[in-house]
Amino acid sequence: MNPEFHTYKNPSLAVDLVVFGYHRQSLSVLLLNRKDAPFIDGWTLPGGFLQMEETLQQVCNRIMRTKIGIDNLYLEQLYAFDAPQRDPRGRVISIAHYALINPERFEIVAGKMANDVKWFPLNQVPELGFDHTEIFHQALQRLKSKILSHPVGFELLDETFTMTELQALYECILDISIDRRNFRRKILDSAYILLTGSKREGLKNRHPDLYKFNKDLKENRFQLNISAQQ
Amino acid sequence: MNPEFHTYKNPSLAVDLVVFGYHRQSLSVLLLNRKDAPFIDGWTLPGGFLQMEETLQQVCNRIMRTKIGIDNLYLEQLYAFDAPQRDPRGRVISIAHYALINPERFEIVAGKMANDVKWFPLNQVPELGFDHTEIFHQALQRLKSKILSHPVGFELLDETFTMTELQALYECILDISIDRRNFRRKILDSAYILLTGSKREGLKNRHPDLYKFNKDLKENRFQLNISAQQ
DNA sequence: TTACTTTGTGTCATAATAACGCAAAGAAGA
DNA sequence: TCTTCTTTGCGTTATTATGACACAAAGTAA
Repeated sequence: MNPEFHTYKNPSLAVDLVVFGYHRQSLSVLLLNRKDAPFIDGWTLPGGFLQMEETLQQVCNRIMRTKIGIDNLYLEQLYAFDAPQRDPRGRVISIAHYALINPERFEIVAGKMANDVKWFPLNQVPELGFDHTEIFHQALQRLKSKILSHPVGFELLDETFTMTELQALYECILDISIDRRNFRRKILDSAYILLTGSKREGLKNRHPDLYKFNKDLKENRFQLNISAQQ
Repeated sequence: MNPEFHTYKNPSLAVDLVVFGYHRQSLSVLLLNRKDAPFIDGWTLPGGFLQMEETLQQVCNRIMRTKIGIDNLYLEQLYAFDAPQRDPRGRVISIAHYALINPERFEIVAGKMANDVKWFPLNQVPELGFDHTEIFHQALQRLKSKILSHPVGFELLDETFTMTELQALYECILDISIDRRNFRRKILDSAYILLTGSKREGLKNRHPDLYKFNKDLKENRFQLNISAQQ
């Protein structure tokens, strides 16, 4: 067996979570107010250490459950942050993830480690402890580019939703305004391809299920290919 | 101080490297033949454990230097692989990276941990140890999507290169064929925007520096927006 | 010189996108 | 109910991006 393996002393491994919530036409992030040092009373992203037998997904879910009281959400790995001084307590590598939820479906509660848990609208996010400001910005960036090619936004809406609601979400995340009619065409074209397998010929041509935008459609994730107009 | 921090026992942290090299119009990956268990005599990606005071970049460079004898390359973080059983020796999380080099510029040598180091053309890559086959495929996928929007390919070419050489590289990485004249237009349009800040009007309109494709142009990374034709 | 390959430049047809018109359906107030 | 205002659905048109392809000039090899 490889001797390198046993003598090895390694940095700690943690995850941090950027939880996005969409509520009343505005996008927010979930932040914790810390009870302990470092950054006592400062705002940070929820996070925690990886236990021996956990997967990254499992840690993320554990943190959400114990610290915030929600579970089972859309989750994507973002990036590993490794700056040597990022945590004043010692060397910690953090593998950041971002998550999307609909705040109305959950009652958030401050876990025992936090004074407070709060949703902050994106333009009112304070300076964060550790390197969490950078993590937050990168997560937002990733979400923006992701939503342009994949329909991740559905996690943030209700079970069923209208075209207008979907558009509002896109405009909010991308921070642009989109022509209502062009957006509609994009979605219908994409959904048509998903549902029938072929391209939509002529605008009137549509699939009976197309206007429901219900659970079925949400579970079949389709390529949106919305392009950012400016 | 947070008691959670001190009592914490964590998985090991490693990096694995997918090193792409482009040589004689064909793309290859660098693989090691293992001297030690597990997977004795099997092929794997080069990798290593993260030391206490290293950044991820530094580990990657150390591995390249000691195991293969090359250094200082284009490096990008790919993904953290966390399957509990991915390493038979114990729990190891690996943060995979991929790198691009021009093999002609380096003499690769097997370090003391390996029987052999070899370039494998992409279509001749054997089954790899650990979960490295999956890592390799994901790295290739990422490289493909990256090259469509960013000019990463320059790292794989010589100091100066022709439009034809650049196109060959793109065709090779993306595994498609591209019309020579359309490719040229794309590159010239993008480069024009980079050099002048405005859009090219009319095909003849070009910038005096445009034909050099030299160091200057390489350092100013520009958006290519090549789209994959079938 | 000739034949052949490579490179530079352009055109044209098609597809994707942005911008916008208009009418029907619903909501709100008198 | 009638009017006004807003929302929603469906379309057209102009512009831009893309894919396919023609041709000539420059270079290379005999």
